[in-house]
Amino acid sequence: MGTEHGAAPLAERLRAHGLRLTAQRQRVLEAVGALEHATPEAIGARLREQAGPGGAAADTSTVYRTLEVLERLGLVWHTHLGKGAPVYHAAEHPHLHVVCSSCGEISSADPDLLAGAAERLAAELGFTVDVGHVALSGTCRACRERAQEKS
Amino acid sequence: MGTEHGAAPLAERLRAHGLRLTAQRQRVLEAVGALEHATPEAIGARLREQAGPGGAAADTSTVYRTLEVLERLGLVWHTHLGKGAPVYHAAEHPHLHVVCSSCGEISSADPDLLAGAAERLAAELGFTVDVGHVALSGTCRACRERAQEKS
DNA sequence: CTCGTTGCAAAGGATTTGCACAAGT
DNA sequence: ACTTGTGCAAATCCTTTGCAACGAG
Repeated sequence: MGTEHGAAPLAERLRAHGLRLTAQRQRVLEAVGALEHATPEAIGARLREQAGPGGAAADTSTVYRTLEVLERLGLVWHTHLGKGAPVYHAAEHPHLHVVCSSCGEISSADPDLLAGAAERLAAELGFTVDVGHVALSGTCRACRERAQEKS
Repeated sequence: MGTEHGAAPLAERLRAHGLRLTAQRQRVLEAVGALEHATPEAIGARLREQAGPGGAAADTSTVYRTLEVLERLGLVWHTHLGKGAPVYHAAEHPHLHVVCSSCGEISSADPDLLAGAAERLAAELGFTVDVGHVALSGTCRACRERAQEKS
C-alpha cells in the first residue's frame, strides 16, 4: 500500500495555489474518499456525525466551497447522475458511473469500456472525453427483469 | 417521408392511457421536436413567443407536467447535461449527447459509438445502457486548444 | 499582523404542489 | 356531467452569496 499519496497532496497543492490547509478541507477530502458517490449533502451529514466533542463539522456552504477548491486542485471529481445529484469521488481511482434510471442504483465500471468511443470522438470531432465525469444511464438487471414480468 | 408517425402517436397514446389530448400537449411536443436540446425553460419561452392572438402559451408548471407525460408515453427523452439543465429531445432520432464542460457546447454523435461499451455492460453486468439518455462530457477541440496556449 | 476561510443567514434559481376553475370526451 | 388538465401562487429544494468574526501562515 503506497504511502506516497496518503495525505500529502492536499497540503502541498494548497500551498502551490496560495491557499490554506484547514481542518474542514482535510475532513471534506477524507469524507469524499470514504463515501463513494458522495453528494454534498451526504458529506455534510457525515461530517456532522463525526463531529466529536469539539463540535467540528462544516457548514453546508463550506462543504460546497471546499468541494469546488478540491476539484480545482484535481483531488476530487464530480458527475451529475441525474436530477439534483452531483456526486463527488476521489480522483485517485477513475471509474465510470453507471446508473439505473429506474431504481437509482449506482455501479462503477471499467473506464476502458469507453476507450473505443473516446478514440473515435477524438479522431472525428477532436473531442476529448472525460471518462471520470461520464455517467451512463440505463436499466440494471434487476429492474429489467421486474419490468418484463410486469407486462 | 413516412406519414406513419407524423402526429398520430400523441393522440393515440394518450387515449391508450386514458389521458386527454390538449392544445398544450400538442404544442409542447411540437416545441421539443423543433428545438433540439430543449430545456423546460426554453420550451416555455418558445410557446410564449408563438402564442398568437389567442394568447395560448403554457404555464411553466404545465410544461413540466407535460414533459413528464410525454416521456412516460415514450415520445420524448431527457438527459442531464450538467448542473440544472435537463434537456429534452424527440424520441424519434436517437443520438448521443456530447457536452464540452468548458464552454457548454452541445454536440450530437452517432449512437453506435457506444455499441461496444453497451455490449460489454450487458454481458458483464446485465446492464442495459440507454443510449438516448447518455451524455458524454469532456473538452471540445476549441476549448482544448485554448487551454493549451494559455499555459 | 495580514489575508484567506468559515459560519450564519438571507438571497436565488429551478422545480413541484395544492386548489379552484376551465376544458376534453 | 364527469374527470382530467391548466393556471396561479405558494412551497420546496439545492446552491450561492454577503458579511463579520476566526484562524493559518
